[in-house]
Amino acid sequence: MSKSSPNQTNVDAIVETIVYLYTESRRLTKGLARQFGLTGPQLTVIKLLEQFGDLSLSSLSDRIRANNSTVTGIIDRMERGELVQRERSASDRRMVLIRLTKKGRQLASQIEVEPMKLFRDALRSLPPAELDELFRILGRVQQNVLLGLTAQSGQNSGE
Amino acid sequence: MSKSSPNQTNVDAIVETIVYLYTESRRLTKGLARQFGLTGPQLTVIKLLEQFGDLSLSSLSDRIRANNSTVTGIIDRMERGELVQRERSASDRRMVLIRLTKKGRQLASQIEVEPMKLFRDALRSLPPAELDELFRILGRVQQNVLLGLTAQSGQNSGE
DNA sequence: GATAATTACTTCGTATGCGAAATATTCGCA
DNA sequence: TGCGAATATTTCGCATACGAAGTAATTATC
Repeated sequence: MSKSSPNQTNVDAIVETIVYLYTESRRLTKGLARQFGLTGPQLTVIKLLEQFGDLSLSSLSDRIRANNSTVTGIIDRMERGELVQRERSASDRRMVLIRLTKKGRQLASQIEVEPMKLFRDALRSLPPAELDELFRILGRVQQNVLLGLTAQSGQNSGE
Repeated sequence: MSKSSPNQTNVDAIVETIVYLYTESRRLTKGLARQFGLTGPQLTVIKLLEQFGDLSLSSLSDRIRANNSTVTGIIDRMERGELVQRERSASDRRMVLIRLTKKGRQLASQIEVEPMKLFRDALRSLPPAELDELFRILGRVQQNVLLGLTAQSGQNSGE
């Protein structure tokens, strides 16, 4: 157990905070969506469709970072609730375009809540300098992840 | 409605990055757990039990930030798989203590993977100064969130 | 221009994940 | 003591969420 370096403590706390922010934000969005008879993902979908117009199922999956099979289910239920409708693309008949119904569009325009609102609000209340700093550092973290972290054999200050 | 300010761009990017890191980390953990016949949450549970010893169901829920009803299901399946066992607490017979079985303990000792490993590795590769900075700023973000939450529960949000 | 490979989506089985209601136990308090 | 409030867990119904396998349509390859 040589996990007790100060760095490790920071890492633990940061991960803890991120998990907290993510799960809490989602929980809040879900609660707000519920006031309109929607679920969290459903709210996200109608806001995306409102913003970008008709989208294919897979581009929708990409944007909400979920599998096609997951989104198929979400759209099924939304179609049943008459929030959206499916339409085969004429140019490529494999594709299904998802379109807001009148009811869906009206609901979307009625709700101002953005996904992860809790988190966004907290970020906006930071001083601009810190926001920049956070943006810079997190970009770096993501870069490290993308680089495959196979370079981890060289790093390590703790163990 | 100041959606096009430079700050907004930062906020969007930060949220995007956090969501990416969170979901990707979880996906990776899940994949690693699968190599041992476990799911992501199951891996988290046996590692927690290994570290802290027997835990009540609700303290387990707190630690993994899930509802009791969710954890009940997870423990059900783990019990079926003989990874853990339930035992009523003698001091308070409402409580159920979750305990690793021999099989569960052996599996836990065999797996070195920590939850959110991808994320942790990326953090550890940051310069210590940036790690500190990140820790500080995120703490502030969380503080803001907590303030927002209590402010919200104190009043009926205008709708 | 037929066939293999690819792409877009759906279906199925299983595992979270949540909230509301039910049950069992303990605590608070008159 | 007794009884209502609080606490710990389970059960239920529903909505994600994923991966594997299946189907339909398009593209690539010869």
